[in-house]
Amino acid sequence: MARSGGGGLVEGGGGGGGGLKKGPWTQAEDKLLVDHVRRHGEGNWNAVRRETGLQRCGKSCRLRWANHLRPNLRKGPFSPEEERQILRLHGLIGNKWARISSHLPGRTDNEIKNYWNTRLKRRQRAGLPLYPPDIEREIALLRAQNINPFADADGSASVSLPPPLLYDAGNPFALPPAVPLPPSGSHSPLINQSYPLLNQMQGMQQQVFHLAGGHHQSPQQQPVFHHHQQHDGGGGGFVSSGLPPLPTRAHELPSNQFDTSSSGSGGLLESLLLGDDHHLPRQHNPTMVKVNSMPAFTYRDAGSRQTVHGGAGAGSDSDEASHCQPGEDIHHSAKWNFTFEDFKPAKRRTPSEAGISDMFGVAPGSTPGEWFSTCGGSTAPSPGPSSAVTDEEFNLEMQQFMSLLPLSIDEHSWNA
DNA sequence: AAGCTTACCAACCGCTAGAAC
DNA sequence: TGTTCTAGCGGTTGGTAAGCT
Repeated sequence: MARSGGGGLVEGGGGGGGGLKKGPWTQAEDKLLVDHVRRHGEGNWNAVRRETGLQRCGKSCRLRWANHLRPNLRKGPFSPEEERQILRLHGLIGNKWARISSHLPGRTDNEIKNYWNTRLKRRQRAGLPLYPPDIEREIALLRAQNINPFADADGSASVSLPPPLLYDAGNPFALPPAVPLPPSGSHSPLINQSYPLLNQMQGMQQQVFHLAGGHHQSPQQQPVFHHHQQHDGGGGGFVSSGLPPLPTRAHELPSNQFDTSSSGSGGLLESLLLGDDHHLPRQHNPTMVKVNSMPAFTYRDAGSRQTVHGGAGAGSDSDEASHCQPGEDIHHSAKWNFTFEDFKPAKRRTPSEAGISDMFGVAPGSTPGEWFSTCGGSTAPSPGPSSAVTDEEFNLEMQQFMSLLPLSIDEHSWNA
């Protein structure tokens, strides 16, 4: 691929180029593009060239804007929590980078893709599993039931589910107000009628328990996948560390071209895999099985050997943890040594980054903020997707499901 | 210090889906 | 209904800085 070394490369025609410049963007080009978007809003990218004289194709403009010039971008290294979310979502939906990025505000699909590819390469070379055990368990549960979390039971249409769960811009880990709990041990008829997914998950729970012996099992007896050998799942680049390939559905999940403003994006299970506590009650319910939305996790930076704690359940105690030695997994012959290795600060920034920041007065790494409104508010911040499902109802559903998930021994060893 | 390797990341390409005509 | 245009996605490439020998 021919690329300019900085002086700029001009595409000599061919695929409709017509003297279009390629290669790295200059600050002047960025400013032209930013000014254009300020005036006209996003979209109509091919008009940028006509109206600004910018010698870039619309495609390139869109990409530059999306990946670098948007003011609410979040730059810098991924936080442990972000990494965790990437793992969960990738484990669930594979290389759907745009989909994954929709759950990481301020992060671009390109960024996540680059991160994953780097990680993938590194771990494959090292012969290490890609996912932590608890995430593998979650994925295994879904696969055991062949659940498509984005489709109805008949697989024909999307389930109306709550919107994707976003960070609070000010406090990414803030919890929403607590919600009342349902009567213990009861499943609201409303839920069972209104939430086909919950019904699916209840069925899943039954099968899991059946596999485990028909009743709640000790962690040692719970079904998990046993081999964590590196292999390529072979399904569209989806690589699993040891799970069987996701069964192919007659209807493939839609690509990432879904309407994020509708209630259909982001499903309940997707939220679950995000380890999202936003829809879990904070009140203590003694009747519930002691399972956090996600287990606390502990990992070490391979370089610094510094232990980091995180996850929705960070800080939670785990009595069983002491039963396992750190790094030991009863279900696996090999010792776990799964670390977020090479978690390093960004080593460099693009030369134009300072300039970009100056354009908006926003420092890279700042939390996502509101974008300016343009052109009659076409790009004004959305008030957020609406859903026929209320938060309270969703809370109940989440709560019901989480109470059904058995706690795997993997988590104990992982947390240890 | 120089050369090599690795990791990171910006940007391009091909393809697809939906909208507009 | 068929064609064209536009936007967006995922895969890939290649430049560059950092680390290593």
